[in-house]
Amino acid sequence: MDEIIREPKQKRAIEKKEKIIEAGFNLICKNGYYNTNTAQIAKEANVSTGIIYQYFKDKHDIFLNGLEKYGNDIFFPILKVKNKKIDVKNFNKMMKNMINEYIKNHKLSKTAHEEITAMMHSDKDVAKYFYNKELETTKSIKNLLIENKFIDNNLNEKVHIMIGMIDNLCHEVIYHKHKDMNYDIMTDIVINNIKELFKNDISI
Amino acid sequence: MDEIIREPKQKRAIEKKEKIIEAGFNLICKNGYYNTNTAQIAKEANVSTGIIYQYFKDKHDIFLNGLEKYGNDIFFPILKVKNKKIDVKNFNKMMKNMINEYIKNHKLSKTAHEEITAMMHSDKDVAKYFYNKELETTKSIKNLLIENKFIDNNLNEKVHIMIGMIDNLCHEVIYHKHKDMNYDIMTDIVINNIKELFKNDISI
Amino acid sequence: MDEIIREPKQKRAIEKKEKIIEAGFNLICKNGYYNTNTAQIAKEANVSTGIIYQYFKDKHDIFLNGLEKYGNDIFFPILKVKNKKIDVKNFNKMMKNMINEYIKNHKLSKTAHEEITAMMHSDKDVAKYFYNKELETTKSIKNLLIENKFIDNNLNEKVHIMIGMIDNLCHEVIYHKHKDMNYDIMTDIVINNIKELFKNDISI
Amino acid sequence: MDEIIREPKQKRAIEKKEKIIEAGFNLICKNGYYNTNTAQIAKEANVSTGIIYQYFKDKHDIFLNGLEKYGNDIFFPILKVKNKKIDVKNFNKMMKNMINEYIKNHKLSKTAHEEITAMMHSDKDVAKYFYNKELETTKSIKNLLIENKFIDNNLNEKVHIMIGMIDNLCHEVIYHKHKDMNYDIMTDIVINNIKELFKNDISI
DNA sequence: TATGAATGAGTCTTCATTCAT
DNA sequence: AATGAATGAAGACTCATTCAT
Repeated sequence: MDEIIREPKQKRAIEKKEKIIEAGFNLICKNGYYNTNTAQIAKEANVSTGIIYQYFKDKHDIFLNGLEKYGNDIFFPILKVKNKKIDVKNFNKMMKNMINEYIKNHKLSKTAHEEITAMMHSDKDVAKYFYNKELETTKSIKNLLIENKFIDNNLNEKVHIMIGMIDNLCHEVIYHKHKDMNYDIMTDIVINNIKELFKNDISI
Repeated sequence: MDEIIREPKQKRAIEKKEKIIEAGFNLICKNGYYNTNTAQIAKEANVSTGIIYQYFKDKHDIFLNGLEKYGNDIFFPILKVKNKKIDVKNFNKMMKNMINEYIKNHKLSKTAHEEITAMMHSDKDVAKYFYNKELETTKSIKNLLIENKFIDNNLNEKVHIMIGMIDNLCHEVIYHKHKDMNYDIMTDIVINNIKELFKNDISI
Repeated sequence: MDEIIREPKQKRAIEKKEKIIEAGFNLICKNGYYNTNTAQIAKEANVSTGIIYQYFKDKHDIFLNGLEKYGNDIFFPILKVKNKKIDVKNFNKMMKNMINEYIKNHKLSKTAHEEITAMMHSDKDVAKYFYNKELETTKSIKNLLIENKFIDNNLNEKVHIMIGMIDNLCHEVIYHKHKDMNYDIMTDIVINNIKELFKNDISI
Repeated sequence: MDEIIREPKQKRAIEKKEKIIEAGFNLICKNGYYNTNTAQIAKEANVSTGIIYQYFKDKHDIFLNGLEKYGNDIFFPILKVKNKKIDVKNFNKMMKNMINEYIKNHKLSKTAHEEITAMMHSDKDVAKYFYNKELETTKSIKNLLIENKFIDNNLNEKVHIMIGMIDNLCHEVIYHKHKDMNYDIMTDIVINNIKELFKNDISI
C-alpha cells in the first residue's frame, strides 16, 4: 500500500534507472506500448523485473520518463536552436536547411514518432507533454523572430500555422511517399507560403 | 481449420451485425482499442460474445468494419461534397463555411478522431485506409478545382498543403484551445494563405 | 429436459439422418473427434446444425452411430467372410491372401483407423464396441475352424493370439515402415508361426 | 515475439517444474488430454496457472515432458534390463517372469497406457516418441540375443513379432478379461510360440 | 420438420505486479 | 538493493447446444 519508489542515490543505481528508461523507451518506440512487456524491458536493460518497481510506479511511468528524457530530441529539435540570427536575405536557404534538419531527425526515429504520436491521442500524460512542448516551441520561435526585429502582428497564430505546415511537409516526405507528389516543388511552395505569411512583419 | 465466418441473411441478423460494428467502433473510439474488450462490445450491442465471432474474424476485424463504415463521415466528409461550384468572388466566405463544416464534423467525434489517428500509426490496415482515403481526397479536390477552371500548376502539391493547413486549423480549434491564440484571426490567416497558394492558377 | 430424439420415418428424413452419420463419421475419422465440430458436420451433410439434435443426443452419439454403421467394414472385415473352406494344403497362400486383404482394407482408411483406435482408449462406448467385436471375431473364426474339422484344443486362446499377430503385422506394414525390416520375410515368419500354432489341431 | 521460456535455476523452482510435469502427466493419463485443463494441472501441482507458461510452451509441451520423463517406465521397462544372461534351459521360466514383470508394470498405470496409446494416433510428437522407442527396444533385445549367441537369422523381424505377441498377451490379461479365455494357457502358448520362433537360431 | 441465429460457459494464454529470498 | 519466481485477474476466442421463427 505504501508506494515506496526509491530515488537511487548510488552511482550504479542511477545508471540502472537510466538503463531501464532507455530500454523501455526504445522498445516501446519500436514495438508500441501494448506490444512491449516489462520482462522484455528488464531483459533489454540487463536488470531483474523486480527492480523496475523500485524505481518506477508502473510500466507507464517508465515510458513517461523516457519521453521526458528523449522526447525533445525526437519531437522538438527546434528547441535546441538558440541565438540564431535569421538571415532575411537568404531566407529560402535557411528554411530549406531547417526543413532538411527536421526531416533528418524524423527519419532517425521513424517508428518512435509513429508510436508516440499514437499514444498522444490515447494517453492523457503524453497528450499533456505534447501540449506543453508545442506551446514552448511556439513561444521559442516567436521570441526568435522578435529578436530578429519581426513585428508582433498575430505572430502566435502565424508561427503556429508555420510549424503546422513544416510538420505536414516533413511528415509527407518521410512517411507517405505519394508517387505523384514532387517533394522539391512542395518544399518550395511551403517556403514561399511561409514567406508570404510574414511578408509584412519584417521591420527592416 | 475452416474459418466459418457467417454472412447473415436474415434481417434481424444483419441488424445485429451492424449493431456489433457500431458498438465496437464506438467503444474503441471512446476508450481505445486495447482498452475495449469483446465482452464490453457484446454487452453494448446487446449480444452474446459468441455471435461476434460468427460475423467477424476477430476484434480487429470489427474495428476495421467500423472504420470502413463510419470513417468517411468522420475523417473525409469532403469526399461527400460533389458538383460544387467554387465561387471565386466569395472565396473567403466559402472557405469559412467549409472550415466550419469541417470543425462541426470533427466535434461530433472528438475522441474517435484521437483514437483512430492513434491506431493509424500502429496498425497497418488502418494506415492503409488513411493512405488511400487521403489520396482519394486530394484527387477529388484537385478535380473540383480543375472543373472550376483552375490551372494544373502543381495542383497536387498545393491541394495537399491546403488540406494540411485546414486540418491543422481545425485540430487546433477543437482540441488545443491554446489560450493566447485567436482562432478567428487564425482562420483568416489560413484562408488568405490558401488564396495566396492559388493566386496564379485561376484562369479567368 | 425431455429428451426428444426423433426417429425419422419419412424417407427424406431417414436419408438426412444417414447423411449426418456419414459426414460426422468421415470428418471425425479424418481429423479427430476433438478437431471436428458440429458446424462442420452439418455443413458436410448439407444440413442445419439444429436438426442434428433432433436425430442425435449429442456429437458423441453421431460418432457412435457411424462406428456401428461403418466400423465392421474398417475393423472387422473378417466378419463378412462366411462359409469359407480352409484349404489346409494351400494354407500359406490362403493366409497370404487374407493378410493382403486385411492390409488393403486398412490402407483404405488409414486415418480412420488411427483416430478411432485412439478413441477406443479414452471412450467407454468405443471401447465396448471393440470389445464386443473382437469377441465376435474370435468366435467367428473359431467356428470357421471347427467347421473345417479343427480340434478345439484351446482354440479360443490360439485364435486370439493369431488375430493379434496378424493385426501387428498389418499395422507394422501400413504405419511404421521400419527401414530395416523386410515385410515379406516377416509375413512368412508370421504365417509359419500360425501354422505351428495349430499344427496338432487338424484332425485329418 | 520473444518466447521467454524460463529454465528454472533455483532448487525450489526446479521442483515446481517437476511437479507441474507430474501433475499434468498424471491428470492427462487419468482423464485424457482434452479433458484436462491448465487450471486443473495448476491446482494439482499447487501452483498458479501463470507459472506453467514460464516453464512450458503450452499444455502439449507439459504432456511431452511427462512422456519423456515417465514414458520409459510405463511403456518400455525392458529398456532398463541390461546385461542379462538368457538361460536357454530355463527359457520357459524366464519368459514367464518377464511377462509377469511386464504385466505388473502395465497394471501400475493402466489408464496412462490407455490414454497415451490414444494420443499416439492423433499426435505427431507422441507418435514419433513411440516410433523411436520401439526401434530402440527392438535393437536392445536383438543385441541381447546376439550377446547370448543367437544367430542373426531375420532377428529384427522375429524380435518385432515376439514383442508384439507379448504386448498383446499382456494387454489381453490386463484389460479385456475375456471370460472364456484361460490366461495361463494363453501364456504357455505364447511362450511356446516364441521358442518356436527362435528354435533354429541358437548356436549352442 | 427445418433453419441458422444465438447463447455463454469454458479454455488457453498473457503480463503487470508482488513476494520470498 | 536486487533477483527472478510466483501470482491471478483478465482477455480473446471456441463450440456444443438451444431457441425463435
